[in-house]
Amino acid sequence: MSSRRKRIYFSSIIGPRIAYCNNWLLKGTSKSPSLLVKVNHPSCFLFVLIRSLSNTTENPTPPQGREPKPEALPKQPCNLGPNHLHSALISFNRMLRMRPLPPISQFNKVLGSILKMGHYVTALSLIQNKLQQFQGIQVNICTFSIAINCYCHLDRVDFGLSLLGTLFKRGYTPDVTTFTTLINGLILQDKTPLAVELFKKLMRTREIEPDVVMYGTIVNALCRTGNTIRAVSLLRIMEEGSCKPNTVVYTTVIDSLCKDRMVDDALKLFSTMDEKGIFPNVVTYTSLIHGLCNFGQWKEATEMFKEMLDSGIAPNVHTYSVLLDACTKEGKMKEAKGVLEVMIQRGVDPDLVTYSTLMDGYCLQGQMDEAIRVLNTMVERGLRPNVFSYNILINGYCKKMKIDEAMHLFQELPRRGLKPDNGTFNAMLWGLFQTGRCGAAQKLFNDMQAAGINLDSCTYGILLDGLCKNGHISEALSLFHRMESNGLFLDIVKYNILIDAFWKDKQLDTARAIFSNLSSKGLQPDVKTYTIMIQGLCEEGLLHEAKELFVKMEQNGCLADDVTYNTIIRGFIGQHKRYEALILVEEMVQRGFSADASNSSLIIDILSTKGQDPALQEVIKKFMSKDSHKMKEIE
DNA sequence: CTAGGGTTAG
Repeated sequence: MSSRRKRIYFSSIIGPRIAYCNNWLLKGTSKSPSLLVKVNHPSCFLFVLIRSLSNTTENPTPPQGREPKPEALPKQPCNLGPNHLHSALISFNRMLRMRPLPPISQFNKVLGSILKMGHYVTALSLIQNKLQQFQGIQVNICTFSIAINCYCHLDRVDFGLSLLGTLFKRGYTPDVTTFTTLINGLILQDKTPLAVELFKKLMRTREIEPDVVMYGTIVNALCRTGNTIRAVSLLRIMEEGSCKPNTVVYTTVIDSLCKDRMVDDALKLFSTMDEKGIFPNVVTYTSLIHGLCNFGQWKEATEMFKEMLDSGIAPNVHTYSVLLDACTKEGKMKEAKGVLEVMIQRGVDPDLVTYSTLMDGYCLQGQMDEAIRVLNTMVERGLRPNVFSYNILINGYCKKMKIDEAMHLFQELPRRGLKPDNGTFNAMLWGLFQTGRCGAAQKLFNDMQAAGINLDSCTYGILLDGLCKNGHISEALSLFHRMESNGLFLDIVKYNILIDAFWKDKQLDTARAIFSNLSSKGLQPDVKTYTIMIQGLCEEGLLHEAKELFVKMEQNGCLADDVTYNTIIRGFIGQHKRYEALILVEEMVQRGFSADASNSSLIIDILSTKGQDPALQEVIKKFMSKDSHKMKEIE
């Protein structure tokens, strides 16, 4: 199974996004920000701050009568990577020709920088071919550690381990760094149990005295496997012991707490750092800003950003990408572009992730032309889009039902040397099903299996939903039963799909029965389950029951979301209960949600009749003041 | 200054 990090990744890129417009059913349940906090909508705090950054720091108004100071602009071309490698290689080769030869430490320095640039194969080949074979230079344990690290980053931790054997045989003694490298390599390849075993063995035999980096690596292992609480315990143990945690260890735990939706605990730990005199760095701030943005806590995020700047810590490409992402998630594309401009102005080069984030934002807005434009900009700037970048676009096209364009990109992948992954196939499958091309979907699903692509929970959700939506309920059911007998992915999402399908198929009793039996399966209805039930009831004209369930869901601790409100409001309008509908509209707007497209026009219809009821007039006024542009539409 | 290892974004 994949690590927690990967799960979050997929659920955030493909899962919820696929569902965003048309298929809200499949949307992930627990990872989306709590809707309560959305009440303080204005994410503009951030944008104002970012804007002010560009105005005050980069373009100061020159004081009268003085020359504007020439700025020491660290503007760099963005594709320095290969050039850096080039110069590293030149100095390496120069060193090889020097007599006497420089000490091994000098070679290791250059190798280390090549490793940091990510040119693992190059570093390995330099060690093997240049140092050892021809020159007979005596490598040392640092060189071995570098080589092991290269193997780990190439997903060959097994080679790393055998290199450990080799160095033992040749009489070298691995040190704490060598072992930390290996432990981390195991973690990176989701072999955390092995990593922990190795760590424990080292502790038992007292071969190695662990240092803060080794502890930090283990803390990271715990965090990545969802054991954040245990990571916190280890942090506490370190605090008591002689090996005190440093900024990295704290940051690792803080980030993990944020990802586990425990932002408050993260903030508490953050303040502990202060008390202990451990300084947060750019990673610490970026993790916290990210966590706060994810939960719509714009004000707090802005304060954190300000605090970071006040401490003299410069935002880096990660920080800006987080801010840009926050803008796009709010649909504030102008501001997102603003972030991009500011970062470039301040000499921070946007990278693959930054541009992909921006592309994703445009896709979310349905502005595919803009998204493609970003792709081109990215290529012009020397960045090579990867499979994730393409997944974003394919997904964007599928959402717009432009399946031919999506298919075109899909077929483009191999030509660009890219291999479609789980996310690519899921996006395509969804698109094919939604455009009614079940045969093509079936074929693609076969291809997917033939290619050995991992089928995840999301894949099964797309299949179930696709079959149901295209009228193949019995096939969906047999798939469901196969999943049941294999014990696979039967979460609330899958039940939601079925319940919805049965309502749509007018099998009301079956839908109700599945709903009432959820708890016997150990499942809790989520906001979507309730909304599906409410929608079904509304469509059957059972408004009273729908309203009851609407009340009951919140009593059960499940808050209604924008879709729930829009669903029940549509139900009331459909039964000509205008007054009650508008009361709900008001409640919805107060909670920070707004009417969807179909409801907007219905509500405008009601308002344009300008009902005579004075109570209704009051409600209308409140609604109108929140949405002035809609008022214009009416007049 | 003092090689090599751990933390962040799509």
